Amino acid sequence: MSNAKVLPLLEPDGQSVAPCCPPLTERPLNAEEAETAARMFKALGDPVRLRLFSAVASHEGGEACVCDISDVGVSQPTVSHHLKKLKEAGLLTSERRGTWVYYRVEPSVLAAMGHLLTKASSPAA
Amino acid sequence: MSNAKVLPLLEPDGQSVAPCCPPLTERPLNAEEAETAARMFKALGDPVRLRLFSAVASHEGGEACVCDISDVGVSQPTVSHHLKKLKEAGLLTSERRGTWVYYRVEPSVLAAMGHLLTKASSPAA
DNA sequence: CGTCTATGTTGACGCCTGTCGATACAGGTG
DNA sequence: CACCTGTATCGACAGGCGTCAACATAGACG
Repeated sequence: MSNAKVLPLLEPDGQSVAPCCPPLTERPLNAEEAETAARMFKALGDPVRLRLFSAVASHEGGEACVCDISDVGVSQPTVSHHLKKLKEAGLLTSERRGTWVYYRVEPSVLAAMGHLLTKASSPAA
Repeated sequence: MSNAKVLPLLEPDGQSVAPCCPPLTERPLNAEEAETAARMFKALGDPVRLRLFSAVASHEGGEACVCDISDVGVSQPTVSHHLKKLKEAGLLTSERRGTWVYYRVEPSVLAAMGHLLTKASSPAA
């Protein structure tokens, strides 16, 4: 059930990342941690969403208008649907500027997910 | 964010885990790349699978018997089902030793997925 | 060989999700 | 103001997926 609007996967605290969970290799995740982390992976678990996310993440200026990235082989409503999902998962943010809507990657997300996938030794500090 | 201590990238081991894609932040993935990468993310996009994967990844010796990790709140067939999915996605390998079956993490997977989530790699001198 | 434990497979069921067309909304332009 | 473009929402549909109980298979052990 997706009753949650936007998941607080990470503290919107600028660069300071508040990862939901330790690296997967460090200790077994408990149910709650797994629930949270799985939402992130799930959001990227669709090819269309992954392409949209990658298109935004790699776009110059760190943001992209929908019109710039909507050429992924599905209809416009479907693109909008996926962008909404990515937003609900906390991976993207959107901002309307005039006629167009610009999406950008929530910066801490990449760090958080990357942290999950690191080997147990993390160069903290 | 250099990958100084990262594992050997990907072995030519058939279709387990392809050297699929550049970092998501580097270039927009094409359809084929997204298809491949999404399969990995999707496999970890379920809480039960994520717990199983984490349990294996964090288990001593780098491997775990099913009996050691099957306490995730679902029935035994469901555990087996998810382990199969993880295996099909190339994230785990299994080996039967006597009565028990041991699962271990395909090591290149963590590197490959981590690589996807890195910031655009700077041409380190 | 019979039986027990450990694990995988099958079949069924219901929810979730990706997709589309139609439509609504926002904002620019004339 | 009317109209056009860009984007989001709605409603519907099909297929995928997670789950379980029942059963099948593999190996150990008497």
